[in-house]
Amino acid sequence: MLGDERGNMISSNSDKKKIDNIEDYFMAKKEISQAVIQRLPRYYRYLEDLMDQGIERISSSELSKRMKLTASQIRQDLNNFGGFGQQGYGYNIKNLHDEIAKILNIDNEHEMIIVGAGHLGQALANYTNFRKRGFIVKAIFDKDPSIIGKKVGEIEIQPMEKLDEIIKASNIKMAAVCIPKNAAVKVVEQLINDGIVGIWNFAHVDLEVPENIVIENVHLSESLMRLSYRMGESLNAE
Amino acid sequence: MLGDERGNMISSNSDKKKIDNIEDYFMAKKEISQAVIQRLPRYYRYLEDLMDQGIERISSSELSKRMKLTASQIRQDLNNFGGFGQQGYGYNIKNLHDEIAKILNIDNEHEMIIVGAGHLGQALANYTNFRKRGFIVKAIFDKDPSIIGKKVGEIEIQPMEKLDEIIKASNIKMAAVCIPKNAAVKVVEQLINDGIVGIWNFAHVDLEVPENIVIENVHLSESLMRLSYRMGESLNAE
DNA sequence: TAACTTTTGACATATAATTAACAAAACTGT
DNA sequence: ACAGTTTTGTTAATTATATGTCAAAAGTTA
Repeated sequence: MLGDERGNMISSNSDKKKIDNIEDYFMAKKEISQAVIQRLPRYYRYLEDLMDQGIERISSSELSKRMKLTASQIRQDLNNFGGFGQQGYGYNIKNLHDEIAKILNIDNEHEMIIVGAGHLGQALANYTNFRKRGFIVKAIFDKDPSIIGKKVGEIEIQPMEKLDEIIKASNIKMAAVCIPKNAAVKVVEQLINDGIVGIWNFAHVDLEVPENIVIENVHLSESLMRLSYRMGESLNAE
Repeated sequence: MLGDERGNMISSNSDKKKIDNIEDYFMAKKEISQAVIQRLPRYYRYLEDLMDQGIERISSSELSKRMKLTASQIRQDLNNFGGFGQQGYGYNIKNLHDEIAKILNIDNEHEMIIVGAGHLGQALANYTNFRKRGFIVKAIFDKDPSIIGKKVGEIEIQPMEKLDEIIKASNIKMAAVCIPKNAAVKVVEQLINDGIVGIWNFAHVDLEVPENIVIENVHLSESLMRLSYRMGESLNAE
């Protein structure tokens, strides 16, 4: 029968692919394509929704209908990281959810800072969903003296002068950058010197960083232009 | 000699590819790949920067170095839409910039509304860069009575009850949705009924819409998870 | 103006991503 | 326990995307 043992059964049913710890993924050096990484968080979101609905298991084919993907793609994507499913049964949702959390590195907490306490910086600081995923905003910085000391949620806006000190005194590895592009270039250099490894960049610029630094860009105005393009396309297609 | 005539020369030097108006792109039915659409706004941004620097012309090879793409890819991407370059010369930056603006459908103004006046909605309403691209926020809505009537920049927060009325009385075709996912599903239905064609969706849900409706998703928490994934990958790769 | 250089646009090739197919494993119902 | 069903993980085929190549066009220089 199926039950609590499910997780164990899955992890032991495929010797070649057995994964004892997360580092094995990377040891194997099997390059994961950008397209797969792009989809991973979406799987996570769907699995979370399924859990909330109290559903216990799902087949790749059923999931493919909901996500508007092919079942084949789902199976291939997941098999990049291990054999999480079981023939004749499908995937245990809770188990797969937890596995993807490990893969995404969100099975533990991440402290982060926000540089720029404009509207966007404040919006991020207040985003309760992030906390739910384990991302904890430890500090928010701005250069504008008129807002320094004000509170955003539970944290106080700090002057830029305190940036180095606060990062170095902590174990913070992640920073969201919400300042204009010219300022961003210099601040990012500073962040990297202070030990920041991952940068969530909202500035309209492609940052040049060393190889070991990770940048995730959110170019909102580019997103808006894509919407505009598709609207034009759609209107002209009639 | 090169000069003001450049634009004319370019548009007349390739009969087969000559494009008299924007609808020809779509008439031709030549399917543009998602990958190209993804890159288009980035080209636009780089061209804008080049213009600001006072540079007049650029070759695909020089642009490829700056953008970290191959020259071949740039030429192929652009040739989806027309022959904007000239042998031995390259691309005229101002001309190409304007052409891409037409392609992206940002050569004219777009009125838009924002649904949800939380931190994110307000951040978008205050984003001066959008106005620069021709996107004009005409109204912002919220259901919270305590903030209705307050001003965000120059516009007043309206109650949700006014949504239908305001959209229908205008020519607004675009809406940014910045409300929780459950509310979003219903509101989007309403927006579509009111005549909205393009939806910039910030809610953590994949919206089901008719074929002629365009959705551009900005799933911030997915973006953050991708950052987290890559940081884990980077740390484990040493 | 003629020789030489640059650079595009088009096409051909190579690489990557997606989809299809199917044997083997595990489940289900009797 | 057995027959039939489901569904995975894997490999093969297909499709899509990116890169390399080159003739022809236009620029540049002497």
